[in-house]
Amino acid sequence: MHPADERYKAFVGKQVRLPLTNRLIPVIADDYVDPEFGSGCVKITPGHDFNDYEMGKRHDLPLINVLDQDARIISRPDAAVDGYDPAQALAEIPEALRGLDRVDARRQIVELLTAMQLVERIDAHTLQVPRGDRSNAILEPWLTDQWYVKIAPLAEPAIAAVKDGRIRFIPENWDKTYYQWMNNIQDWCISRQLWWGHRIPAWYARDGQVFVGHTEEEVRSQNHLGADVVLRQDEDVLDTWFSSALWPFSTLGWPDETPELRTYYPTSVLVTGFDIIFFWVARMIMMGLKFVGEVPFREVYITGLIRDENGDKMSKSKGNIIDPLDLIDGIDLPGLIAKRTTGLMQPQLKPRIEKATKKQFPNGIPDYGSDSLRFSFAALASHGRDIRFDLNRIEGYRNFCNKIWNAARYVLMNVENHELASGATALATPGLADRWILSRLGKTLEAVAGHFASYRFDLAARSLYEFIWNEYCDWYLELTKPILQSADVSPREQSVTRRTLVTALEALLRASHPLMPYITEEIWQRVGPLAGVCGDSIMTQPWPDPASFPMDDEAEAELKWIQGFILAVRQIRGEMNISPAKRIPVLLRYATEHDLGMLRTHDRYLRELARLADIEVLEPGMKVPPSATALVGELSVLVPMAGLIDVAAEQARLTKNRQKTAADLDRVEQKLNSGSFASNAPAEVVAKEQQRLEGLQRDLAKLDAQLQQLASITTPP
RNA sequence: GGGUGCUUAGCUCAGCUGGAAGAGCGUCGCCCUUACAAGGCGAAGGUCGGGGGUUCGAGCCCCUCAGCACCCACCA
Repeated sequence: MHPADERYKAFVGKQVRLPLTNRLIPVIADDYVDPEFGSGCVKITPGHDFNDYEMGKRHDLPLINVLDQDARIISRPDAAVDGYDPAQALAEIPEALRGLDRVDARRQIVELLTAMQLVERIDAHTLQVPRGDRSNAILEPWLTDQWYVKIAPLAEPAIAAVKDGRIRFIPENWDKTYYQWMNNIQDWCISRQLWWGHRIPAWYARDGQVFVGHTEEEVRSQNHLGADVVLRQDEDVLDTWFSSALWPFSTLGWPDETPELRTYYPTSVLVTGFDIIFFWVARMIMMGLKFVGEVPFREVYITGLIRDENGDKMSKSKGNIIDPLDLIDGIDLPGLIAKRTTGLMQPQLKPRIEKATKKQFPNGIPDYGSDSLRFSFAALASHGRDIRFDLNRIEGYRNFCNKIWNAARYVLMNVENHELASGATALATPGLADRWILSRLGKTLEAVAGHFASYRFDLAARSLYEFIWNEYCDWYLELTKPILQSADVSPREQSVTRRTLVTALEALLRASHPLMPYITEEIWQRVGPLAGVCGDSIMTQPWPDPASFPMDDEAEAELKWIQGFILAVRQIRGEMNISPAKRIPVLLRYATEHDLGMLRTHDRYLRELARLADIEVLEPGMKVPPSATALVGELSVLVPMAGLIDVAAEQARLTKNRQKTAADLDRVEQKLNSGSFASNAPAEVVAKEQQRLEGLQRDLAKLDAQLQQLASITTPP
């Protein structure tokens, strides 16, 4: 009863006789009892309930066991009873109950009590009972003797090792999880009633004495036990994590001071999931510090957990697993269902799993290949986040593999059996596109190297993906076409381009190899020799050195101009639905000296990549025919409308552009005029905004002029 | 109850020390242009969960509310 409960205060300290067993039990008062619930009194069983156990300890009550190993009422005296005579405990149990399963026994007890007219009433009450995760069976608390490790002396140095940086978690904030666990750690129960595992090295004599040692022989000799003393080794095995905690050094010959131990302990990095931080990582740290006197590893890289499409942890019993092999080789729907529903711990879940699987993978899973899968996992491995499984991402990276394959085909087609400049020649006399791609390559490699170093595999994958697809394939390969496919380009210039093609590809293969080992190896076997890089396998080649690709800001700026020009024409083409195949003329207005220089030098690129017929530079004052317009810096690129462009469509397009420009201009103006911005922000930021303002004003003026011209066509004077 | 995260385009997610909102997929146009239709070119689509604050300036920093997820403890 609750100590403050006036109704029963008088009974505290007295004894009551328990029906059925006739045992006298004390009436105790404890805060734990809820006086509002039921009668406000509760009969406790310290031997069979966690809270009652704690209460029993507070009040020094005996722990009486009435269940056997199979959760039946005992039918023989049980050894595992503390503070109460087992024989008496058995004797007090009515014979009708002995040997009954506890469920049957409960029913029987109600009957017996009812027959004795001791049941006042029975109320329905919902309570949560603990169940086994796998079997779903109801769990009954049961007192047993177990082995424990006193953990505080081990935990303290392990906390310090992370605090002072001898061990670093990546991402860093997992150390909070680690501290949270370590600071609240409780003594560790290490004995398990399983068949598999290291058997606990404890031997019992008949009289219950316990001996601990490496082997029975050692125990006997150390304790001077003769052959006549019968020893029985503990049946229990060590907790898996206890054994696993020894792994970093027990695999290296410990407890001997072996060369292997000295060489390979500690190791540099441990890669694992966050759910293993408590179970394994913390325990390896504790054990390593205890037995070797040094941390087992320097860095702990925590990966995200791969969850299913609903964000649930994948598990066999839930039937939502995906075997990585099935993403690589593919699997049909029946095969997938069979995999998910055989050997279930709870077979009744089968229909539900089957239905969900059919819905999610109506056609099974296609064969994406191992590189796609590996690259996907790298790309998805952003820090501090679990990965929700998404087939579409894998498909996207499968396409990326395909892209690389096709790009390599193009390179091989153009390089094999063609004249190829030496690397030195190419470096001495590169074309603009060559200079540009090598500069971009160098910067990309530098970025990727940095991402690898900081374990940002997602950013590394992204940088490679973007460079290979958006720069190497979309621009560089296209830029080589006008060079390689024109009869009027010198063989020397062509051979330099070929050299750059193959040099860049070869470096990209090595750079990508850690994330997509198979396809890079396959291509490299042919490309490596062409690039003059020899070896049996890309695996043994060094990762490319960013410094071997010279930065070239001038080339990057020039190419940016070319891209701007081409994009401007493409935009008009795209929005006006002009076929990409059709060559169109363009007129240029407001060209600066710089623009004119670019036009002269890069005429070939512009003409081919923008699919132009003629490029005509309009002198100031020349009459401008009705045209669609795009702005490239100060330059206006005009596509004459005759037969190509609808005036109304172009008006709509320009109006939209104008609105956007005007809105941007408004915002920048407001910012600059606010006063506090100009006085408080760094000068460079202000200058940048000022520059932007001028650009927007210029664009706006041109758009207005163009709109005016269009208006004069539609509404004749 | 204690702790840790998350909330950005229709979907899955990036966004590094605060300085003009990004990718992939999907959607809508135009294209089988001799590396690639598993593709090319173009486009649409977001008050960055709500509210407040700090700052010249906030997706990012602080407070608060809401929702979601996970871990630990508890669950007579």
